[in-house]
Amino acid sequence: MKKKLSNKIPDTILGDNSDFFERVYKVVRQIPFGRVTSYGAIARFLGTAGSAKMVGWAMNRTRGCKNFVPAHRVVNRLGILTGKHHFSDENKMENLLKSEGVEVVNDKIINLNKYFWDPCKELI
DNA sequence: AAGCTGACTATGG
DNA sequence: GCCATAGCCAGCT
Repeated sequence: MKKKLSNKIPDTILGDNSDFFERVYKVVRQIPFGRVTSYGAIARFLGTAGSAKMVGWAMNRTRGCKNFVPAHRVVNRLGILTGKHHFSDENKMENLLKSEGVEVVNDKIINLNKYFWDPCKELI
């Protein structure tokens, strides 16, 4: 059995767990190709507006998880790729976004409004 | 059990 | 528009 990232989240995490993180992942997986959202938007959608940081923390936990979570589509409210450092390669996040047609310059998404996907509005 | 931390945000100077 | 501060909440030590 592979080592789990924490003592709390089992390998089956994204399946039958009702943790805060699990809800985050569920939302993040809904982000369409070529669209992005922010930590705060996800937190707000989950009803815990103040725990935007936890959303980012949750992304951290997705590393090594077998379930794919498009963490690269989650940026901060300004469209800055604040989480790039947490990827295997620093440029991975930017490259992934670019490969999805998102304009990224200087670690920042241009025309964020054009790509922004708000779960509160789109995920009814 | 208590305190620290963080891939955030809002606000004020 | 940039820097400092404070609030936030859940996981981690």
